[in-house]
Order: sequence, then C-alpha cells, then structure tokens
Amino acid sequence: MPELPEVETTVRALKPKIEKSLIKTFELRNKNLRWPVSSNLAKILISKRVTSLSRRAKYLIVNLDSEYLLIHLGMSGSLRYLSNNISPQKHDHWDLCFENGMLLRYTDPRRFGSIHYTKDFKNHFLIKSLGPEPLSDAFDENYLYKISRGREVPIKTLIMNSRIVVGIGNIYACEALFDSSIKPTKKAKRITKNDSKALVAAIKKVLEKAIKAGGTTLRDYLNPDNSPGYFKVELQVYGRGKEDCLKCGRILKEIRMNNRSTVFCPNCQR
DNA sequence: CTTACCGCCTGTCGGC
DNA sequence: TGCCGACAGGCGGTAA
Repeated sequence: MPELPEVETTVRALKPKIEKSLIKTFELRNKNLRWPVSSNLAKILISKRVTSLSRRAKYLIVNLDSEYLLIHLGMSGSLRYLSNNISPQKHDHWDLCFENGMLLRYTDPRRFGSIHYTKDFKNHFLIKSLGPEPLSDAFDENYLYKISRGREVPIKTLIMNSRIVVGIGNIYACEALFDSSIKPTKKAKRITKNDSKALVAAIKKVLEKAIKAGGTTLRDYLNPDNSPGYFKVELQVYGRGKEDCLKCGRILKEIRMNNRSTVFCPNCQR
C-alpha cells in the first residue's frame, strides 16, 4: 500500500535510472486501471526523453521536457526498473521501454492506480485542486488551524482530505493523531492552536521517519530495485486494535470512520 | 460551499 | 481441506 513515503522512495530510487533516458516504446497490456489508459499513449511517447522525475502528493510526475506523465500507484501498485528480457507477469499492466534495453514496469493487482499524459500538469483535473504538501513550509500550524475553523468533520477526516493537505493516508493519519494525542473523532473546528501545532509536527515527523526508513510502511512493498527497504517503520497504533497502548498500557480502541479502520488510545488521545 | 457515500479491484484471512 | 464472505482502502464523482 503505497503511502507518500513509498512514492517518495520510488521517485528517489528511479530518478538516477530514468532521468535522461530516451523512450523507445510504451507497451500497454491492460488499459483498465482506475482511469482507462489512453490508447494514444504509445504513439505520443515514442522518442520522447525523460528530463526529470518528481512527486506531487502521491503522484509521480515524469517530465518529458514540458509534457508529463502522471502516475498513481493506487492501493497495490509498484514500479520496477528492469531489463527488457524479463517477461511480464499477470498484473504487469504496462512497460515504458527505453533505448538502452531497460524498462519501467508497472505492476498493480487491484488496478486502483493510473497513468495520464498531459501538457499542463498543474491544471490537470487530478492535480489542480490539491492542497499543500505536508512536508512543505506552507503546511504549518497556522494553516491547519485556520482551515479547520468551522469544519464539522472529524479531524482525522480533515487531514485525509487532499484539498486540505495531500499525501496523508489512513495509516499515517492514525499514527500522527496518536503521536499528537488528539482523538480522531474530535471535530476539526474544536482543535486548539496547540493541537494544530502538535498535529502538524507529528505529521511531518511520521512521514519523514518513514521516508528515512526507506519507505517500507507495510509488509509487501518493494522498492523499484526489488529491495524491501531498510527496515519497517514500527506503527504505534495502526493494526494494533485491542492491543496495549505503547504509551500508557491501556487497551487501544478500533472504530470505523468513513468506513476506514481507525485505531486510537481513549486514554492518551482526547 | 460542505459533507456523506459509492464504486472500482483482487489477494488474504477467518470461519465453518 | 476447501469454499466463501468480509476486509483492505485512495480518491474522484455524485447527490444532498
């Protein structure tokens, strides 16, 4: 399950491999991803050069000299940089093949991921409404405090809203709220300035920690070179419902919010 | 405008 | 042992 740290790790790993590479072909085996993959893509991409690779939210941005590919890994997607003599498997939906005999292979069993081509990624429908990056200076305690005023939704729902701040999935929302001692169900409009300060700091902390750990949030994620990351991030609450709180020892509670599993400590988080 | 809910998918897991 | 339903959940679209 690629969260922002996995996407960031993927970008860092692929950057030196594919930047400056010349595209030879794009081979599409299954166009039925989250959004149907454009059938024009193969034609468009022939002989284009990758000028840079970056990330916006959980999208990988492949810059082709002012044209762009937007790639999302969805729930189960991954990218690997491989030699072109390795046969694709069942869930390998497309290959971006380079002149040097290597390729970028997209694998995604659940097909929640996507790939789009655009000349103007900033105004692309998937990008234009996104809020600030959580690790940027724009995402600070004042921003979160102000934008949470008057909001009836739970604070957990708010920080998972990509119009408010991008890249915070269910796992890191639970972890950051635990770290900042805020109950997930607390109404956004009720968070204090101190809450906002603690939560922003916690979000940056857990994301940065996971990136430093090599982006390995969950069991089956592999980096583009097939390495499993350096070590797993120890999750404090996610997936630990009914287990002991690592701060106070009491029993962690698991509830559902917006149909998502939500774990917190009723004692530590208020 | 905000909020709540739907649907897309398949591998994994627990229960019988 | 094998079947089957529940679950996992990012996120845009839609309706209220």
